[in-house]
Amino acid sequence: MSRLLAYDTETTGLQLHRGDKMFAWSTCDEKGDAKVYRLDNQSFQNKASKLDLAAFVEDWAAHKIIPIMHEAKFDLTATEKFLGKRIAEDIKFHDTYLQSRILRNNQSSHGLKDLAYVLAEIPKDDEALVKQYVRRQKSDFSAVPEDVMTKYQAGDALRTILLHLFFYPKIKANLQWLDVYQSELQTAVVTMRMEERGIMIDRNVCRTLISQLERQIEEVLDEAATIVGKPVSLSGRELIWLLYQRYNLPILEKTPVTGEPSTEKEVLMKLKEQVGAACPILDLVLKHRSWTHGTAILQSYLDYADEEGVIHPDINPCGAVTGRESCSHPNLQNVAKSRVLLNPFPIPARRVFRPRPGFVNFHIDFSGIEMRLLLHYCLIYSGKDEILWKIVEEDGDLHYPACKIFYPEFDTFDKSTQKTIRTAVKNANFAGAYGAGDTKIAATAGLPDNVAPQRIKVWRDAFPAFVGLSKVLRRLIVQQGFVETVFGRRVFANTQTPYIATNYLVQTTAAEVLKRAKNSVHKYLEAATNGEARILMSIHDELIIEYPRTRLSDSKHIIEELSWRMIDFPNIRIPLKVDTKVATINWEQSSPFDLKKVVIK
DNA sequence: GTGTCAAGCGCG
DNA sequence: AAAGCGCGCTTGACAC
Repeated sequence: MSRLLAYDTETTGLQLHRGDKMFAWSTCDEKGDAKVYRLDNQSFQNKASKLDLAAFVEDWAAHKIIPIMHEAKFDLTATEKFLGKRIAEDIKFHDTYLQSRILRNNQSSHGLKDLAYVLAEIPKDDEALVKQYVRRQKSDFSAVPEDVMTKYQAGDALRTILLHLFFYPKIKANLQWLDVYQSELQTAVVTMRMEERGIMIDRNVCRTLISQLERQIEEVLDEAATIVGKPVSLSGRELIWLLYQRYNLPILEKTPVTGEPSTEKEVLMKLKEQVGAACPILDLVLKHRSWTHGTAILQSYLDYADEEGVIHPDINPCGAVTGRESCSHPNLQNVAKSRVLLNPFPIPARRVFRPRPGFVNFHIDFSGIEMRLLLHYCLIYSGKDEILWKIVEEDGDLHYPACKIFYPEFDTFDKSTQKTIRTAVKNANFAGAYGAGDTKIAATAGLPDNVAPQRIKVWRDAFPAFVGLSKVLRRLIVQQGFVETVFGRRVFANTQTPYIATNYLVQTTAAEVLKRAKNSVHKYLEAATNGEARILMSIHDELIIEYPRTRLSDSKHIIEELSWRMIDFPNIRIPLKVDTKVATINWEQSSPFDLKKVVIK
């Protein structure tokens, strides 16, 4: 019989891949009996050694003890780093953070102390006390006196076991929720391995790019000074003055909170259209903004990289309300692309990321997954728009019919216009499905006022199920407070904003699909390549996989097997599809990877 | 100096 | 009546 025991680590900070270390741990059993151990200070009463910890962890592997953690990925990483060996794969464990995320996705906080306060009225004052010491000593938790720290540690372990006793029975009561929970636990372990491996940048490329941009920023500022007649910062308050007083441009939009005239990119682009060459300062502002932002981000990549140029990000496998993953330190889910529609001065930041020596990177993404999931849920809730399903069968473009409706002359446009229009219409399609009103749809699709109402009506009539889904889901939110994914996961939304339902449902389902795909791919790669090919990153609908060049002759087979596993979801009543690209030089230059003919230089 | 908020922007 | 959504990071402004 295994014993449940809350387990909480104390560390010098949160950046475990950049030097922070575990210095203590605490436990608490179901009776509330808490114990604390200090690794760093052997003069303390509750001292413990690395051997003690190792022996304790042996009991996990032997399944004598099942540790319960709040954000297990963190505690397990800290413990593994301290012991210098992997343990997560060998143990059973629980995670009260994930339990909370699953049971109430829209809870305002899933922090340990907040939950214990909300659910059990356990006061949070111990945190403030410890923080006082930390602040006074300008140091980390290891500087807090033993007695204070002991109380604090014991408190967290107690909170953790209480949360487990409260949450877990609710999860266990529903087989689908249990399955969702187990999937999340597995994802946490897979994610640990991704963070550990990290992703490599080419620091020389990065530095060169930064200095290039810095030179260009100088030039822009010089040019602006000449035009304006004095040095200007091209940002902040001075920018508002420059645009709306010095140049007296019309105020097209105001910021929502403070009501200042907006200087957003989209507004500047509109102003460009209106005044054109008469105001050369607009382009300078856009360049300046993009490039200063770009250099800052690129510099942060350099700062995060280790001695070998590898970045180990912090990935939260369930960081968003919708169950999506989030990524920080740095955020590798928003690395700028060099070619983006509607961005005149992009930063080619993806050039900086490279495959490790001896590897290529495969990028496998779900194609059109949001659209496909929308159609799946239409089938469940609002019916079947035959036109759209036919396109799915023929593997065509689901946004094409809307292009023809919003722009009847669509077919006669040239290629590049078609591309621009399609992007706009695609966004309008999503906006519409996700509950946007006619005004917003017209603006997104770029329709002039005189034709918009009529064409939007035609669009609504053409896809009754697609357009009608939002209404059904809204009603569900109002009636019961939640909607449910194909996996049985409940997605709660505020009844004041029921229109969020469609977006939440689709985004949550896509997140679950990706995480399950990730688990399955990880397992497969372990077995099929002995862990030589590995997942490096996941970005909402995409997996980045590094693959050893020595195994390239097998790659076609392996990627094909992977692809099948990624789309294997019998409960989803529409076929899913993945596209594969391969990058040999950097993230920017990836080319289609055709499973029929494989040639990699 | 440190922390917080708003604006803005990158990705999906 | 009207309503797309989710993140993290940087800058600039302001308060403590």
